[in-house]
Amino acid sequence: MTDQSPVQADLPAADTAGGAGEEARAHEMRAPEMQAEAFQAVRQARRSEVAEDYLELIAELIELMGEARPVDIATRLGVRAPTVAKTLDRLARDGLITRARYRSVFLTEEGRQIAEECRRRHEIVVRFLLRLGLDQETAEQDAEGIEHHVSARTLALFAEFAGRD
Amino acid sequence: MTDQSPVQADLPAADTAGGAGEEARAHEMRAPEMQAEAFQAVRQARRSEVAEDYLELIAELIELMGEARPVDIATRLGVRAPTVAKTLDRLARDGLITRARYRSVFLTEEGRQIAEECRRRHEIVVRFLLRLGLDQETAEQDAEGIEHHVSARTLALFAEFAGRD
DNA sequence: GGTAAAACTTAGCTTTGGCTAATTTGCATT
DNA sequence: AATGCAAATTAGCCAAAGCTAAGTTTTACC
Repeated sequence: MTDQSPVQADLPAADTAGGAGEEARAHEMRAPEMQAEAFQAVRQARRSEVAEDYLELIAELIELMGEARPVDIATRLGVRAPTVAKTLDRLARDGLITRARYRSVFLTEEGRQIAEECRRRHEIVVRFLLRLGLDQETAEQDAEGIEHHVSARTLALFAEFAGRD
Repeated sequence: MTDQSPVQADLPAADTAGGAGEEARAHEMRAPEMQAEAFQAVRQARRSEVAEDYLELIAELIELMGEARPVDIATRLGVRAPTVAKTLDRLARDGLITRARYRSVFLTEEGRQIAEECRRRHEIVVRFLLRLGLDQETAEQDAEGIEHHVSARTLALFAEFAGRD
């Protein structure tokens, strides 16, 4: 691969823009492999974000309302019914939920475990943000986006900071 | 819309699963509109994540290596060259970069501003995580995912906690 | 019990963001 | 100057996640 492929000084932008010491400056960049791994991990996480949102919400609906109906999932996610239908098909295909046509949705054991894990993370992140001084509304809001990108290590620190109770 | 559409007790899952008081329990859920807005905001943020990653990296490459070449972008993002090419086309279409065929990439004024904003956020998040006790490696890693989902309000608290210097 | 509304599904379109394979261009080195 | 290699592009594939419009099924209500 290219790796740290030599970027010489004879390139137009180099002399005009910076003016001095590209090679010396290059030291300040992270190692390309490290950076690539970080981005790959983020993309990995992105791929499960939607599924996690659905599973977490389905669990919540089942627990608090007795069942998870597509119409409620759609309302609470702010998407249209056909979008929900298609996503539920994928979740079923992946063995995370079970469903019968025109009926509400159930979690498989695997789906239940993921949902529980997500809920735990979500709550830690919310409590952490609240403890940091954020208002309830913004905390909930930001947690929804942040929770999918918090490593186990970071989550542990969040939990610790949020308070030992 | 459905809103808080009546979920009656004559549905199969309701009686068997929960057993008691769906309506009372429903109180514990967030308001559907609030929840929907939160998820919509997250989806909104998701749509700019990739663009922000590119712009931030392009700015970094230009500053530290004198220019931003597609091959380096690909290496550091951990994706293939054609993926970069297509994304750069989108960024150019959206007026965030300029480019000539077979040449390296430049930021427009708008792109530059977004990149700068992203970099600022990124650094705050990293410093915050480090201050929290995380190792450099994980901090960089998690920041890459978290930075796109931090509201202005939360960012301010992060900055405060990290300590302004 | 019939009927209308609500819920759900199906069909089909769009964009994004990834990939491989094959081609074209630019540069460096002989 | 020729040639080969690295970089970039193009073409074309795929899946995810959104949408509208139209059709089907269930439920609710009289």
